[in-house]
Amino acid sequence: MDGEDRELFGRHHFFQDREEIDLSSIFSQRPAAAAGVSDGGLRGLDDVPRAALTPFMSFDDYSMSGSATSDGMLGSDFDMFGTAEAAAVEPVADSKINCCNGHPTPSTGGAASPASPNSSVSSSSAEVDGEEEPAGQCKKSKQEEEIKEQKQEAKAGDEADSDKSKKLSKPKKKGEKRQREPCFAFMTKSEVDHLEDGYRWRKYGQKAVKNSPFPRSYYRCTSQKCPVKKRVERSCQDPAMVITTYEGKHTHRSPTRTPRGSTTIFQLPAAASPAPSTASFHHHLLMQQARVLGGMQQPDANANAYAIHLQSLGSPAMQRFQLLPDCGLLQDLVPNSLVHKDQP
DNA sequence: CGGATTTGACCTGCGC
DNA sequence: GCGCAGGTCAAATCCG
Repeated sequence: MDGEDRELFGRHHFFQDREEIDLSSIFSQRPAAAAGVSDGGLRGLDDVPRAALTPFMSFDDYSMSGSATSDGMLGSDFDMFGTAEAAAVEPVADSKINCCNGHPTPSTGGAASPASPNSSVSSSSAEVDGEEEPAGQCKKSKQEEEIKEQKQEAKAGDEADSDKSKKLSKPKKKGEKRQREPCFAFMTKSEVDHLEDGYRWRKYGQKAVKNSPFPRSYYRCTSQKCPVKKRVERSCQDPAMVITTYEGKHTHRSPTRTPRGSTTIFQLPAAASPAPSTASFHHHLLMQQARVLGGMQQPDANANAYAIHLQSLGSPAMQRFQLLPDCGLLQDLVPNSLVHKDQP
């Protein structure tokens, strides 16, 4: 792999001077590089193994699993800007995140290249439709979400209760497993824990994580009635890596502006229908990706061409991937060759 | 002053 | 049943 490859695969220096990083682009980099963009040209994107594109599939799965608002979710949650040096994003199976003992293992694919965590890019969605979800955490999340809904219902239906009883009551029926919303986790190389993604988040908790020196932070979307939450923690194996787990779907279409004037990084076109298509989202997302690949200021020819090509991938072709079973594991999504691309 | 963050307490689920 | 760990709540505090 040559130097350019490294850059495109998100070497630290590749992003460090950028103020804004598009997470969507980062997600896309692995397949992009696999497609040969990284070595200076659009080397046969069509030859990209389908598996290499499955990170997109993950997005699709995620978005398609949601309601009409899913585009909004993706459009921003996976559009990451920031102060962050999002040099690398490793979406990982949520259930595999557990630091130190569950750091994305080679078997989970995303971290199939542990030798180069800083530059590897991987992604996976974990459990989208509730079928055969990979493991505990997502299922757990769903269950908790269900509980929460039940709590809210109970609260709405019994306002006479004291606040204490509201909080402490057990709405869950015995033996009834609470469920969580679909969740999506990824790893990002970043100096800041909380990556700007266009939505407004309120931190509602922080917990020390067992076997990890780094705490885990809990954020909720500040939009009213929006159930989306995210957890942010650092990998104890590689403190430079931030593990972000999104849970739930935004119930509002447009990302809100961040309180301190940061830019809305992804905004669906005003003309978008109430339920903009996933393909539309992909188009936007991929264009942003291409922008990053080609340089934010001056997209070069490669990036432009790449964008065009990605567009082609991003609509009907991409839709096909949604139909693929969500294995949720990176090794199934990204060939090892990709994982190792950025290694010297 | 309003919104965001911090932080300790509390709850839940799970394994033993 | 108990203890542990993860997740959530909400009062206190901070900050623009």
